[in-house]
Amino acid sequence: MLGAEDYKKRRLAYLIEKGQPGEAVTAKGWVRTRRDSKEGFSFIELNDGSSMKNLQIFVDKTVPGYEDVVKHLPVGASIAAEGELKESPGKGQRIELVAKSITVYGTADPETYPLQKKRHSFEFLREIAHLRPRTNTFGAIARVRNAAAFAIHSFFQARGFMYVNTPIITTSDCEGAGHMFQVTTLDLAKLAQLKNAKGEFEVDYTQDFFGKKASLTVSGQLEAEIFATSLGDCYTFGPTFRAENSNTSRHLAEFWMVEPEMPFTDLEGNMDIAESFIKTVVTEVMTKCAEDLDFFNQWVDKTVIETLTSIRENRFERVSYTEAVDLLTKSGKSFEYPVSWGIDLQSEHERWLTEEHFKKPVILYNYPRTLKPFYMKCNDDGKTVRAMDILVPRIGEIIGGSQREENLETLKQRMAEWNLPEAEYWWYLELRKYGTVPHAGFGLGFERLIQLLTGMTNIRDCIPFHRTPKNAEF
RNA sequence: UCCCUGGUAGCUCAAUGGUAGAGCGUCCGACUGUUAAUCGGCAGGUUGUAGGUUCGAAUCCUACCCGGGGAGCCA
Repeated sequence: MLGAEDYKKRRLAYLIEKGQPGEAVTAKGWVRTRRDSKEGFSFIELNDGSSMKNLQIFVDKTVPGYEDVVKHLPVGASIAAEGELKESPGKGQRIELVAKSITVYGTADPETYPLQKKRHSFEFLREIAHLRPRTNTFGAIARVRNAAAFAIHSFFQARGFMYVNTPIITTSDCEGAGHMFQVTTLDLAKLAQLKNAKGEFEVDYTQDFFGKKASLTVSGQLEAEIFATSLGDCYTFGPTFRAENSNTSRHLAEFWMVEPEMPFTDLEGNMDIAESFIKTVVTEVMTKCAEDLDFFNQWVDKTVIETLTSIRENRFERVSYTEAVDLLTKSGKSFEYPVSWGIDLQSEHERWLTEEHFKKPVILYNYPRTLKPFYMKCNDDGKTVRAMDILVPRIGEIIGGSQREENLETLKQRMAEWNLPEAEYWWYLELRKYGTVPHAGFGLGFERLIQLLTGMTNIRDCIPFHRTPKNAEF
């Protein structure tokens, strides 16, 4: 049985960082490139995804199969190289593996293998999402995504938050966050026929799997509130589904969302934890994925590291919606959509605030109540709710949250304003009826965080397999 | 969903109504303790799909499909 360290030692990252000259090792991975010498030796760059760096394998003609196999190893072939680590006489790497034998697991026909040892466009790679993790960029994105996910759990676990799994399938019809994907076992072809035959047709959901209309969740918040008001600080981290026909570089139909929910916490406390949350995750990823970030900074976005450093080190600007409207109207800037109190801020307004005016993340709070969902706590002014959005340069809204309305009567009143049926939310209302407490929480779009961390401009490249309108390949 | 823009060789792109080209990659050869190596050569295309206009269409028109940028919706 292998111990934890033994597993790490099998990876090329370990050999490249910690391998010592003289060690006998076997390296396994995929060929990134091969360079031959007429003198009778070849260099193979081997990568197994554990690191940005490749391990250089030195193979000379005495290795069995050199002429027939090694000299024809194509990009993408999977091999094991057994031999001894030596200090590298060449530039660019500390050590290399001098091979005694090469085992080929699988070759990759260069006539048809789509990956070449040159840069490909992200759009092209998106069409071969089953192979793109083998590239530098997508390997790095995967490592950053992994490190960020781990950092998120660490952040909350270190603070005593409980990880809660909220349901993926929900029957509360109107969570208020956009169109939902319907889940059904009813035979749609039959339903369509019935409708044709009778003209008018109403679906009888009592015949459906759950006995009522069901959908994929658009948010775990309402359920997270149940746990927050019984077990204390908690968070969800799971998939979320929105059936909006959004075709942008910032939207996915299936994405991952982090939603902490905290009892005995007000809007201030919510902003405090959200800010330290982002800073901690950014710091953690900068530490653990330094090499990957250097790569992004060089090839993807020359300002990524600067941006992340600035996020880590500066206090987020906290501005009320009213103040923001004031700043925008006094900016002298002519916006396509004019600004006035009560309007929803447009992308151009958000960008002006984060990219031009403050040049750092901005927390906007106390929005007009007409703009925000029913569950957000009303301020005493009667006009605003205790909402807060965190906007970051380039991406826009990365976090949306609020203090929740804990007063039963006010909440009912708000639901009436939105024409929401109380019966559908009976359990949500009972949280206010029995032992209600002030509480707050927020939602973070995980892929938008990955965009921020990597500098990747399209969110479709920040999730292994993207689901967007007209696309559910792989 | 709306606006703009694009779809030509394996990849990235040229060719604005008149014989479809280049670079990179592949393959072959030369050269080198090499570094996305370098140099030479060969091969490689029913121009997204379906119609239309024209003597002639990659090029103009229509519809559709798909990509990119922006907007809305939001995370």
